[in-house]
Amino acid sequence: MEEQQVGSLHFQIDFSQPLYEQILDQARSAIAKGEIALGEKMPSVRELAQELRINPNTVMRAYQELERDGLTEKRRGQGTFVTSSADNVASFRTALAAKYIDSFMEQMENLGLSWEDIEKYVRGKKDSGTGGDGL
Amino acid sequence: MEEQQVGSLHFQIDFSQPLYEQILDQARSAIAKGEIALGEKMPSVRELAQELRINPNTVMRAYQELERDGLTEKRRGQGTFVTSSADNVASFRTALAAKYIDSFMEQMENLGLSWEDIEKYVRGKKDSGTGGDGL
DNA sequence: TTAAGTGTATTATATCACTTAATACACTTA
DNA sequence: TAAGTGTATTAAGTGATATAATACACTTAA
Repeated sequence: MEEQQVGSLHFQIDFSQPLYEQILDQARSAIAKGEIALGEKMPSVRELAQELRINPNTVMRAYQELERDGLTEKRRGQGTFVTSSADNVASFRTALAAKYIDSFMEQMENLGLSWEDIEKYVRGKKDSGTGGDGL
Repeated sequence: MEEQQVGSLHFQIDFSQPLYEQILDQARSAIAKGEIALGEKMPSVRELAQELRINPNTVMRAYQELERDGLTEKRRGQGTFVTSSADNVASFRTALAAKYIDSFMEQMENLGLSWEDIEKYVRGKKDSGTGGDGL
């Protein structure tokens, strides 16, 4: 329910998931969608922690994963910056998407649903209320 | 890595997720796909615990959720049985699938991927190696 | 040089989810 | 009566998560 704008970044934090995961996911999303530009400075660890009213260590954990993802670069004494490599962002996006899709397809398989079933449901939602049977 | 057949049920247990969740997911899947028939007796709490070499309390937790799902019925002194209501199974399946799909679509949205992007990727995997660019 | 702002590391503590263990009780069936 | 059911309780241990307090190395600007 907590809604916060910090610099170019927007966060919605709740208690449904670990805090560092929510920060990670939402920062990833902002970078992948270009809501924060290539090369742009991220909020500092301390600043983000203060704004979100959480511990700096928790922010650090998310930031370190962002760097492992190749989405940010850190410059000691200066701060954390979004990577200036569009390739990094693109390849991260495709890799994570592939992972999500594969995992999702396995879930559907476990429920005995085919790709056609899924398509039908999604199209039903897009044309909201035009008579999609919904699975 | 642990692979176990217990009655009509098949389990693969590892340590990537809580044990009770894995039992729950795999039992749900077996019921949804009809691998265990309507009305059929499930392994007893103690038996399943012994076969999987885990604590009965952990099995209990999964079994209680199965009952809340409407997928099983318990008869004191007799055991746990798959529901005999095909409607229960069907409605559970659609409800859970809808939940998974909505959650998945949100993930894709967060990565800035459209439904067409997803379709392209999935079709590429189905025609394995016929030149799908993959996102 | 100094001060303020960076990322980073360490140690300690607390809480919670998950799991195990041991035991006991109520019920059903043979 | 005995064995097999689901169920409940209490206790304990482990690991992930999060906080707190400090300290250090580096960069930049005053």
